[in-house]
Amino acid sequence: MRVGELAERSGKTVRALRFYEEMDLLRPVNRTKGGFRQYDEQALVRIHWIDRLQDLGFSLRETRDFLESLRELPSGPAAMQILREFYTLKLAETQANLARLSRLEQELNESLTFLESCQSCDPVTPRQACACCDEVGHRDAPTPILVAAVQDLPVANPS
Amino acid sequence: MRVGELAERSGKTVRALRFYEEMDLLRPVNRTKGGFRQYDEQALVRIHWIDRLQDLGFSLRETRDFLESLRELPSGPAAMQILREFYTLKLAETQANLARLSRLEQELNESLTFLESCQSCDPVTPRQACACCDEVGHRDAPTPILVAAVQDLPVANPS
DNA sequence: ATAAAACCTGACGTGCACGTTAGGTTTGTG
DNA sequence: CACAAACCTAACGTGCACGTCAGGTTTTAT
Repeated sequence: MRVGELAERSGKTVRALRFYEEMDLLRPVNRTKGGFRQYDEQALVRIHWIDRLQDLGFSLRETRDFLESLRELPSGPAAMQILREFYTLKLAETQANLARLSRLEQELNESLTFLESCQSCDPVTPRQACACCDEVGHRDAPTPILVAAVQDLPVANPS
Repeated sequence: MRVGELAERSGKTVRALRFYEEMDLLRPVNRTKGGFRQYDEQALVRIHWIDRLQDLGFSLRETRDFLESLRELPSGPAAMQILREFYTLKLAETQANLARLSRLEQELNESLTFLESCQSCDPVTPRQACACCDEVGHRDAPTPILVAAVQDLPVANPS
């Protein structure tokens, strides 16, 4: 498999793959006598792994260093132990991120609920009036922050 | 409130706040005659909003443009309608991100389960042998990709 | 044999979100 | 009134993950 096909199958660009190679993250199994890179299926696994680590918030440099440290361990179980510790840590972080996103989802839902009531409001009401809006359904809860920040927007300045 | 205090209370750096101003995202309510920026409490709300939009995957430039488009709408309900559509879209994206993170969490859990069995393996087993490992508990399921990518690591090259 | 498509190696450019440095001014406190 | 701490503008620097261009070579299909 040459770099173009690998690019297509992995969803990366050719440039990205070559960049990974510059970073010591990915090496072709060999080269044609003309110099074309050749990859096997394992490259796809590696790229997927790189993607996952990126999802975990790793920079390519960090991923590379991590790879390097694993490479230096001759013992299989020792390497797997490192991996276990690492993934355990990252699992916790992922769960924290999930919680963060959940809060965000809730903030969005609250804002949308709030904004529901605005649909029954008179369309000619100027934006400034919204800041002290007194609609039914707006009294029981405080204005969600995602809405509040927009309410006090000054009118377009004639700059 | 001057820029230093705002920085501290918002968790941003002074440079970041001035940068937001360069980007037309945040303006001090006025300046002292000496030129010091002065902010009110509303600035904190605005910064929180910027943070949320960043969480939603918005660049500062996009946030700025969005702000601008809202500013140009004189009608309150019309602006709120835009906001509704926007947050609806972003809610979907957030839920997609949640799903993605969930899959990641699962991948991590599967990998950790797999790696459990490695603890009972003989520590002198070389890393290469792991690729064709035949332990109990490694037979029923395919090797998780997060583990597979590491198993085939070549030995450190003597470069 | 030839031509198009795919590939090669540099090397410089880009967008983002600030960091950093330089050199000077303003404010609050003793 | 002196002085440190906080602030100012302007401008260049940084890390990341590639994008893009130039100029040439290799494959592959006809």
